Amino acid sequence: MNDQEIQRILRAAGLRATKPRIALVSLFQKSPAPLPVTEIVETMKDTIDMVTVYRMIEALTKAGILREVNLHGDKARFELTDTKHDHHHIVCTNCKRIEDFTDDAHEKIEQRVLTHSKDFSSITDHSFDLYGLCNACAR
Amino acid sequence: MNDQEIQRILRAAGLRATKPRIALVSLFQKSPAPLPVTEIVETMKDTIDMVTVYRMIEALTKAGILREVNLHGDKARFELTDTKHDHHHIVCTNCKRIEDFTDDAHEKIEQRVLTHSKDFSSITDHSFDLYGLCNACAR
DNA sequence: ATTCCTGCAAATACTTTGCATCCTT
DNA sequence: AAGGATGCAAAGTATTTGCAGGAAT
Repeated sequence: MNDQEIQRILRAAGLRATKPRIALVSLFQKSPAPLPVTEIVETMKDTIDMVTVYRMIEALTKAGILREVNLHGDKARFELTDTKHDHHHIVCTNCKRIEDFTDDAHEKIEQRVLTHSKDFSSITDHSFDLYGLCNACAR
Repeated sequence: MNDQEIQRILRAAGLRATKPRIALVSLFQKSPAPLPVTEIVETMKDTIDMVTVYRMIEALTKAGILREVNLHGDKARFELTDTKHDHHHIVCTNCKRIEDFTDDAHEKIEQRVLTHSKDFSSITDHSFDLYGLCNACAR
């Protein structure tokens, strides 16, 4: 995805395509794993103010361009919503490496929950993450 | 569960059964939803130091008595591990109410992930949470 | 031109660390 | 008695708010 495309995405979401925002989306595209705010701040601190990073993330998350990922013992992380289709994470509890996996079985679970719940009638998002030891750490 | 039982649980985990810890476990038992640290601190601040709350939560989580729950747009929350068997949460994105649901289909997913992954060979924990609008907020 | 965004300064809130004392075992 | 646990003080991080100036539409 080039800057032109990023601009389109931002504008389509009703947001202005500013330089900091384009840089932020660009950064997310390069990252294989979801990023914590502090890491983004660290990476961009020479060109973009910390406060702006917080506000951009809030705005882009609200707009659906970013997605929050919460992992145990960790600050909130964010990733691009549309990078891969509906993926989840498996995290090594030792070295903290994060990998993706896909599985659509959770949709059936959501159906079932909706059917059984008397208090909820719509599901808009979900999180599904696994924790374990990667092969390197298991040795 | 009474204080006697809580004492047993703490000691079984190799921890001393102190008054603050018993009070903490007691508090969790009374709570229908996972609690954020700040809320615990607020509730106990007249009798227990803030620092102690942080340290207790760390110790009890490490011991497996508590379990971390991370929800979108929220600080880390904690709940008793053994209150209910393997439950998950459904969160109203508007009013933030949290309800539980159970479903063991995720176990099959875990099996499948293990079979397919070349980097992971064990899974020790998982998180699975849904977000939506509760009936009251959907109106 | 208008409205949205950004940067800076500062305030708040959250979390951790060190050490002396207390309490459980 | 010994070692773990707590409380207090203080430091270290993370996050939010207000406002003036700047940039995108």
